[in-house]
Amino acid sequence: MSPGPAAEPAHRDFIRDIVAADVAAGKYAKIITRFPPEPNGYLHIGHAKSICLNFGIARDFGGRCNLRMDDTNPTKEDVEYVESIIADVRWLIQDWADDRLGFKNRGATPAAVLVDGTPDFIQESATGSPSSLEPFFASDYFDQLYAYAVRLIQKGLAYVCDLSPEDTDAYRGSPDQPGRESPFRNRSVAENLDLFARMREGEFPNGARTLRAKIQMASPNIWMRDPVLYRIRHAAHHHTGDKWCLYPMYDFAHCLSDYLEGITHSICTLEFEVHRPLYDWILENLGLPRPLPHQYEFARLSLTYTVMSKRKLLQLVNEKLVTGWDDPRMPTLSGIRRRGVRPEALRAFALTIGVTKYDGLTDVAVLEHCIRGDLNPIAHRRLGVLHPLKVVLTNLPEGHSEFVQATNNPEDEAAGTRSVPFGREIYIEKDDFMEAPPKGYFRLQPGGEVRLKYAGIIRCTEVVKDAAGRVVEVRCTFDDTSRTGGATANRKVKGTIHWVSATDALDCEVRLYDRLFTVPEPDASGDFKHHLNPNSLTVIRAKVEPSLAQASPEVRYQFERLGYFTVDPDSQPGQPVFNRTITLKDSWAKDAARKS
RNA sequence: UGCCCGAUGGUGUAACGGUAGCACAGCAGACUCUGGAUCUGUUUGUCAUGGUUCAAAUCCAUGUCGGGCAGCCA
Repeated sequence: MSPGPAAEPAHRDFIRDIVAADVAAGKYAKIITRFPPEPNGYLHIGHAKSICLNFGIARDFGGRCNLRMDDTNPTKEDVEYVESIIADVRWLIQDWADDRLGFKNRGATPAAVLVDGTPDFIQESATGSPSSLEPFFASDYFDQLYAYAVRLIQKGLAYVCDLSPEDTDAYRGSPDQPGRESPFRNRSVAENLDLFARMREGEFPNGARTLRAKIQMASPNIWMRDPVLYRIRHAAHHHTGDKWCLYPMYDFAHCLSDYLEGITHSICTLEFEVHRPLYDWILENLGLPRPLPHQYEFARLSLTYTVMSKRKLLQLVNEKLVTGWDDPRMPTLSGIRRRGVRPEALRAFALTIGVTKYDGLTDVAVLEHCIRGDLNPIAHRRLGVLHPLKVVLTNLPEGHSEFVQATNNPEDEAAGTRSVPFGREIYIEKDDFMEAPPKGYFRLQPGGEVRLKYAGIIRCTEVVKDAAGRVVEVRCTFDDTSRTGGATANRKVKGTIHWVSATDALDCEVRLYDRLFTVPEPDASGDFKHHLNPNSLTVIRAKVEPSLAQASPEVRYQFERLGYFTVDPDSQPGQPVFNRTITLKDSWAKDAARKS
């Protein structure tokens, strides 16, 4: 097996162990996985786990991972979703597994081939310019799927059933009650062939007939009780248009799509475990000449303080409880991206949580840790004041103005330094001054000293209040010899705070995001919307250092002592809007919250 | 009273018959021109009961608890 290109440690999990064993046994010429979303919603962080697994395996074993739209239900799907899915997948695997992404030529469909004298179909992948490529679509296989269905009928293994949807349900029985055979189960092959063809021609209305596999109505596995393979749906499809009014079900389409693409390991979530016997039954009974894919299941991701189901996310969007699928509070990949998280953080997260069959609940703190860990070494530091309090340095001359040197990133010396304007009037964070602080408060207080980061030490000499008794200004003296590099620069002062020059500061909008829900398991019981966090978004006007006027999208900054911020697409030239990706850890605030 | 799957500290995960480890969270401390970062220390665990074995988290049996399965959804 070939090691991946990046210097990340090789990770093992039970599925990779299976793949490794298959590679060692020489079972397949090449390992091919697939990521098969249905285009009926946006991808979320749960999908990211699956993408990282499937592309990670392709990467670890020198194989490929096909992106495939599992689009067999035209009534729920849309091209908007197809496009967002492609963009999200590309973003997540960028600079990591791009070379493993399996695409096909635009418009290509499976080719007819002869394998050891047996006629068969195969869907080739392709490489080339992005504009000539597209993902795989299960709907591109409808002709071949139809041919396979005919073969099943000819073998006496499938039949057209006239039972209504309600009767089909009733005949299926229940988990502890065997089903009954459909009265249409023993139609002749000729009649089945004729009826199936007429279903395709559109002779029958929705729900009138289905094609069913002839397996075993008494099976303890409900999915083996003559499952429906095809249903009539007079509906236009986002990818095939009006060509079909007969659409295959997931169970029939999925295993065969895997086979057509030469998938070796078909990895899905736990709820499909009971479908595996059917997956195998269809492939085995078709007498297919090439190696068959195999299905493996792992536990989907659940995160605290998060809802993950597409239905609930769609509800948040439709009911305008968020601004859209890409609202930075959403667990969607587009939301997470807009929030300022990098794909590197998501990949690190996927590695950290692992892959098992245990259906657990991952603490969102793990994700937050990965986000901070990713941003800390790369984010340039900037000074910004979210809740400004004016400070006048009384011993500096009126109109005094100078520049101080600030370190761009203490974690990365190569990031260099920049000049930051400093003057007689500055803003500091409201929280960084307390008139009557509790014990253990390190920051500015009457008569006390604090260091202004990169500038020098100040001492509070006077507190100015308005008529209501609120502190509106603080007056201090500046210790000139304590400047960075000065004679008393290393004098010990408990606190160091950030600040911004009042005359030079850029006024801008900052969006402070917090968790969308207030409880660890919003959908544990009752209506998850009751647990929405009313403070998940706070929009403020902030004062930031002037260099940020040129902040470009896709760049992440750390506002010192506050958190990580990124430029939102809503920004205008010279008027950036910042999204707070995540706060810095703040042991003082945590301690204070614990004591109150 | 059906079938399938699972169970290791608070959470997630490793140990593949041979010293129960890692990460997050927590706690305590060191350091610090970010109460950030970093570093150090530390509390807490093999679902239960039997069996096999020199040796069991691991294999077997039974039980308990949890999850999934009765769409013409995926």
